[in-house]
Amino acid sequence: METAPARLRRLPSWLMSQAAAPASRLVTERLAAADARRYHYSLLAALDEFGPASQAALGRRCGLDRSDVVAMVNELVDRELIERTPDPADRRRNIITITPAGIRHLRRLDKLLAQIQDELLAPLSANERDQLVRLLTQLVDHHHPSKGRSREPCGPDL
Amino acid sequence: METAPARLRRLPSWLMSQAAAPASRLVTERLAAADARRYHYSLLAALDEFGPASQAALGRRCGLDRSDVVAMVNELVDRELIERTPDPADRRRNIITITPAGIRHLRRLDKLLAQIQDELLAPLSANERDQLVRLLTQLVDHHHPSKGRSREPCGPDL
DNA sequence: TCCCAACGTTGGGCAGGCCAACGTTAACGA
DNA sequence: TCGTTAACGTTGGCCTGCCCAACGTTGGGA
Repeated sequence: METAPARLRRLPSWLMSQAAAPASRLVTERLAAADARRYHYSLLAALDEFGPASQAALGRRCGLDRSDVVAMVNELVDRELIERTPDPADRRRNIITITPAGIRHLRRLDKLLAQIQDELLAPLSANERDQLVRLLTQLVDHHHPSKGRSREPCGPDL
Repeated sequence: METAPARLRRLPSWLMSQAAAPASRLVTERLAAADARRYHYSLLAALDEFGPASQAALGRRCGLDRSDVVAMVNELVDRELIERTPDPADRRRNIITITPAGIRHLRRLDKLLAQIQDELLAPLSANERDQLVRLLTQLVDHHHPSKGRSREPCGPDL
């Protein structure tokens, strides 16, 4: 059997990468099988939860660059899952709106992702899964907010 | 405040990516400041723990492709942290050996990485850190071994 | 003996993440 | 009122990590 060095196996940062990698691969390929990409779900979820938003706002929420938002929005517009319309109140912005088909697609992806989580967390009990989510949430909340330094106090969301 | 969609925040696979990303970035940049890369540590650790090995064996242990091992070994040879010598017993292979300088470098990186873990896990108590390591180890052990399908029964290690 | 497998190496592709630039448009201060 | 600053969407590009295909070399088993 080919075991990784014990030094690595004890290293939280290594464990996180090692655990995240297969998860990421599985999610990506299952979504691909459903003609979707990882960020499609993020964007649709953001639109469903917070309502129509500008591309920049979407990028901030989902943690991706403006330039990458453009590509994702293009793909979703092609699939008619969202609509992009210029904002009459602020002609710099586009207003992105989720379509009924987009909502249906989102629901489908919800179920798909739930299945995937079950596969990924197979070796863990229900309690352990909750613990894991709790611990990871603490880490994410601790690291994400500042990122570099404090942002604008409360940016105009749309 | 710009919060991510709750759907994502509940999703273990998303949390793992989100937690792994800052960890990965921090490790990478701190190692870069010490003139090292992520896999330098992996390879040096493997050599220190298991002794001299072929490049293929190193790749299997550390989970990287043969072709990428070549580049990493080149870098480490340039830094005189390892030595690459042809295996007289099997002329297809190279025997990679860690040098005294390599061992010293490894010890330095050990300390550096310990600091980094402390930063990354700052919001967690000692107990919580142990729990996290335990849970992640379960996940990694469950997913890594098979990967695609069972490999050779017990490959020649060197 | 012949065929298959493993080795090291080269080359390249693909996706994710990030940054720089540009023209447009709003908002704010002098 | 005008001029500066900043946000917006968009294009283009770079770099890294990860993976695969091919090749010539070498060893082991049928």
